Amino acid sequence: MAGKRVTLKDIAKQLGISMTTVSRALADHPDISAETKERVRDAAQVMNYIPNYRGRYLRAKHSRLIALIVPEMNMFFIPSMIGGINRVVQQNDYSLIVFQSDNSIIQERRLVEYCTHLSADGVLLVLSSETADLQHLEILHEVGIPVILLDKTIDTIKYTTITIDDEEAGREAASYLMDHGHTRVLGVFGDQRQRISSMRLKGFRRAHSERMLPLADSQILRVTLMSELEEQLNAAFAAHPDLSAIFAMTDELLVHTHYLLASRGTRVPDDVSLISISDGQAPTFLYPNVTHLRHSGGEVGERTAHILIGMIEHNSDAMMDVRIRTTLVELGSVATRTEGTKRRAARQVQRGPR
Amino acid sequence: MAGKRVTLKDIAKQLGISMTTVSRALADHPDISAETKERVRDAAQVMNYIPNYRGRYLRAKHSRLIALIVPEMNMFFIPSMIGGINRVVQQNDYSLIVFQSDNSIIQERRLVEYCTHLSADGVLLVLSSETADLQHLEILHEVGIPVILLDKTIDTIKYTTITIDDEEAGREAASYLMDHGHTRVLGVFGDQRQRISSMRLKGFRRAHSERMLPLADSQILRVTLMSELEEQLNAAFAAHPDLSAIFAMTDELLVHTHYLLASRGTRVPDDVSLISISDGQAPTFLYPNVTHLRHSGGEVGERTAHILIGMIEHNSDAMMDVRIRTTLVELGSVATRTEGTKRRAARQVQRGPR
DNA sequence: ATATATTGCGCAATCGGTTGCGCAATATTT
DNA sequence: AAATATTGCGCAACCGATTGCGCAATATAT
Repeated sequence: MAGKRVTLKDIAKQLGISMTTVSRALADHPDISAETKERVRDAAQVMNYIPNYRGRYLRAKHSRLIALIVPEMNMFFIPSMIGGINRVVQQNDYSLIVFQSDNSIIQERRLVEYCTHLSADGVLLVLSSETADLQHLEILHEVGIPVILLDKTIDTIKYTTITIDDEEAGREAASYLMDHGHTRVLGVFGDQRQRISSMRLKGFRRAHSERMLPLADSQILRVTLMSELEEQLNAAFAAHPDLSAIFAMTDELLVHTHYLLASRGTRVPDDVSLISISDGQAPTFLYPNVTHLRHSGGEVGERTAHILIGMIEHNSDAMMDVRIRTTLVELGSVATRTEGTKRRAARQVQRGPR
Repeated sequence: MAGKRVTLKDIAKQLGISMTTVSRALADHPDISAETKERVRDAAQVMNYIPNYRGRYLRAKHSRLIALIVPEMNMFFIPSMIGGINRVVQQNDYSLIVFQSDNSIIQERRLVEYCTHLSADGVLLVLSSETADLQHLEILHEVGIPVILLDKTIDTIKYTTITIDDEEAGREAASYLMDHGHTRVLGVFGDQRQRISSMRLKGFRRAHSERMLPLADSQILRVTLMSELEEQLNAAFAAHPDLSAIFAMTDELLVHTHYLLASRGTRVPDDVSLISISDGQAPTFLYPNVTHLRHSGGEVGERTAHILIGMIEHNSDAMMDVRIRTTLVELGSVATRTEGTKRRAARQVQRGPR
C-alpha cells in the first residue's frame, strides 16, 4: 500500500544539501556542478523519487490539462476525434480530461465551471443539443481560459469555432447525386435544433434550387428518434415512386438507413443510390461501400488541438472560424441514372453471384 | 485575457478577516458563525472567486484524477466503455484522464509513469498488444496507486482484472451454432498474442471437442491485418464446401466479415449463419441483425470504475478477478440447419422482393 | 597583492489552499 | 461569584515544488 512518496526534501536531507540544489540539479540548471548533479540523480534513482507535478504546476500557474466536453459517447466521429485530439495533446505534453454532458445544458454548465476549478489550460467543447446560447462560457473568458467549439456548435462571433462547411457539404452531396441523374432525392437529417442539421439541410435545399428541381417537404426526413426512421422512410418511398437516391447527413443516420434499406429489400445502388457525410469508417464496412463526403474525425481533432495549444502558448484570444475541407470519396453506392431510367427497371438487373 | 484570479487571500483582505476563516466559511465549517459565512459567501460571489483545486489537493494528498490508458481509439467497445467509466467517475466527483498507448509498450510504460507524476488516484489499463509482462506496473504498486486491468489483459495474480469469461463465450458461441445444426463452423479470430484471442479460440476448440466434431486448422482464421481477411475467408470457403456458419470474435471482425460476405454474394443466414461476441451496437445496424453474446462496454466500464473507486476509497489492494457475464442475444443471423441440408440448397431459396 | 568575475550553492518567499492548536470573549453551570 | 464550557476566529505550519537574490569560495584579471 501507499509507501509515503519520496520528495525533494527527502533527497536533500539524505545528501545533506538544500532542496534548492536538488531541484536545480534535477532540472539540469547551469548553476549546479556536474558532480553534484550526478550525486543527486543517483540518489533520486536509488530512492525512487517521483516528481509531483501538482506542486510544480501550482507554482507555475498552469496545469497542462486540456478539457474536452462531449455531449455523449457514440461510436461515430467522437472516438476518432478524441483519438486525434489526444495524439496532439500527448505530443505536446498536455493531458486530456474527458467529460460528458449527457446532452444536458445543466451538466454542460457544471462541467465548464469545473474546468475553471481544475485550472484547465484550455477547453474543447462539443455543444450539447440543449445548448442555445453561450453565456455559460463567459466564465472561461473572464479567467483567460481559451475555448474552442467544435463540430456541434452554434453561431458565435466570440468564440473560436472549428467545423466543416456544413451547408456546402450538404449542397455537394445532393449535387453529386443530381450530377448522376437523380432528380428525386431523399434527405435524412437529424435534430433540427442543431446547427449542423439545419446547415446541411440548407445546402441540400440550395442544391435543389440551383438546379430548379422541385423539393417536396416529404423528401426531407427530420429524425429525432432513430426508432421512427423506418416509418418515415417507408412513407417517403410511398410518397415518391420516383425516389432514386438518398443522402444521409451523418454516419449514424447512414448505418440505420442502410440497414432499413436492406431489410426492405431495396438494393444499393441498383434500386436506390446512397451518399453521406461521414468520418469514413462506416462506409467501408457497409456493402456496397458508401460514397461520401469525408469529414475525418481524426483530422478535426488534430487540427483543433493544435489550434488550442497555439492559443494557450501564445496567449492569444483572437477568434477564428475554421472550416475544414471535406473531400469526396467515390465508392460504390451511387449509380448513374440515364434519362428515362426507372427505379423498377434497375431493380431487375441481375445481381452477379459474387 | 487572464485577469489574475481571485484567491482566498483576496477575499480575506477585502473582508478584513483571516484566510483561515474564509476557507472554513466556504467549507461550511461549524466553527464559523452564520453571519460570517454569509458575508464570505457574498463576497466570494461578488468577487467572482474560483477555487483552485490544485492547491487544495496538494495538501490533501489525492488528486481525484483517474487515468485510463487505452491502446487506441476504435469505434467498437472502447467508446462505450469510456462512456460507462466516465458516468461513474463523474458521479463520484473524479475526473477521467484519457491516454492512448498506440499499442506500444514503450508508450504504455511512459504513460504509467506519467500517471505517478500526476498523482492519479487510480489507473485503468487496457493493455497494448505488445505488452507481455506487467513489470512496468510495479511502480504504481510501490506508490500505492491501485490499477485495474480490463478487457485486454494477460494472466496475473497480482493485479485486479475485469474481463468476460472469454473462453466460455467462445464455447457458447460455437455451441449455439452447433445446436442449430451447424457442424462446420469457421472461427474468425484476432491477433493471437492477445489473451482475449487465444481464450476465445480455446473455447471454440472446446465446443468442438465436447461434441466430438472435427476441427480443421483451416477453420480457424487468425486475422492480424484486416486487409488479409478477404483472402483468408475465400480460402476457407474453398477448403470447406460444407461451411455453414461463422463465428466472429469481435465487432470489428464481425463488420468486416459481414461486409465480405455481402460482397461475395453470400447471404446471411440463408447461405451462412453468423454469430459474434459484441458490444451490441454493430449487430443492430447490420442486416440481418446479428445474433451475439453481448458484452456491454458500458457495463464493463461502469463496473470497473465502481470497483476502482472502491479500491481508492477503502485503500484496499486485494486482488480480484472479476468476470462479467455475457448474455445471448438472439437476432436474425442464425438459421437452423436440419439434417442433410446443404448450403447449395439454401442458396437457391427464393429471396422475397421486400 | 588587490580588484573583479565566476562558480556553486542556500535562504526564504511563493503558488493557493487546509488544519491542529491556542486564545479571547461570551455563555453556562455550580 | 468562581469555575467551566462554548463559540468564533486567527497563527503558523504544511503540502511539494520553483526561483530571485545574496553570499562565500575560488578563479581570473590588473
